Amino acid sequence: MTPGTRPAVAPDSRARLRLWLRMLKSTRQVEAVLRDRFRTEFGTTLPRFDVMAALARYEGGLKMSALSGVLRVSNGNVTGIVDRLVDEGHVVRVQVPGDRRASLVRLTRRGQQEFARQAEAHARWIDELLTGFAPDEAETLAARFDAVSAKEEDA
Amino acid sequence: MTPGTRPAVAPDSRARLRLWLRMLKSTRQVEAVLRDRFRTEFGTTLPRFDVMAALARYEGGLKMSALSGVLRVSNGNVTGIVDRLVDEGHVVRVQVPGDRRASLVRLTRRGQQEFARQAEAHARWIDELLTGFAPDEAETLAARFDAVSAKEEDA
DNA sequence: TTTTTTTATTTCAAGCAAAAAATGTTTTGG
DNA sequence: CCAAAACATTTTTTGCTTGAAATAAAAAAA
Repeated sequence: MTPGTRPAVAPDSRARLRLWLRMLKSTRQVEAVLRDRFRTEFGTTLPRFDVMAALARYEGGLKMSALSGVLRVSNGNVTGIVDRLVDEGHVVRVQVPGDRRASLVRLTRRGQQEFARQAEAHARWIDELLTGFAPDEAETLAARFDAVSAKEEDA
Repeated sequence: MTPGTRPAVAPDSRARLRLWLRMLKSTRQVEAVLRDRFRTEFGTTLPRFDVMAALARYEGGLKMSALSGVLRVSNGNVTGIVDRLVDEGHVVRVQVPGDRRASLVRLTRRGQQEFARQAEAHARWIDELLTGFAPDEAETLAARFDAVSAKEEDA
């Protein structure tokens, strides 16, 4: 693609590659701490928390396909996670009247209460782990990340 | 924990939480693209690439424990990944002379060549996915992320 | 109505991930 | 020397993840 004397990868790319490696490292570190705390403090996992968070935002419940759409994970993946949440009594599958294929997934009362506790802890943990960023810097940075997200929004 | 009229989570934490959600989203999006391209273009995976990248940096090879230390993944985890790389002929396990427990993992010649191709593509992909960040902005940002990493360095 | 297509979901296979237990091996302290 | 501790690695278990195939029901086309 880039022929001749110029190297295949432009020198500029080094900076972006460095940025990528750092943000990947940071993200993984934070995720590791979260995973550990969710496990020890609540006996749950990040994916289960994510599902409950999505359901908390949609009180009427979500269909499985909508759920995997919101979370941007594969269809078949959500099945297993929801199964476990059902076993735990945090979530129920409700048959959709007119459609025997679909079912709505909804938080139970217990699920709502449990999620509230977890969400509060989660916010505290993030605040602690990202103290390196001042609030206004965090705000600015958050906005800049849309530069990445927007690019792949359609994919 | 925080009683009375004040909310349990300080208002400042909202900015950090927002930042976390954005960077997590961005990171996952980029990872998803990388996963897909590694799969279709090279028939490999991100974890395998990570292992090969680590081995490329240490020409003398790495012991399993050193490898999992560098990559910061669990011990038992690396076993399976290296097994597959061995099957593919990209990596070999060399017995350490004085120690029948340990073995050095090293890239084969084929592994080195294959990694070079993959690394070049990887750098190009990152450069493409992060075009939203100007090179100097990327550099500044990368430095700021040490604020997170440094905090957990010891953990 | 019958066929075809689309939609909703689950199942399956392969692989990644952590934690914990198990298996050897080497080193160390009596 | 021998038991205990430390070390290197693998195995096991549980769960997440994707992509692809399989079911099944609903909607559209013929």
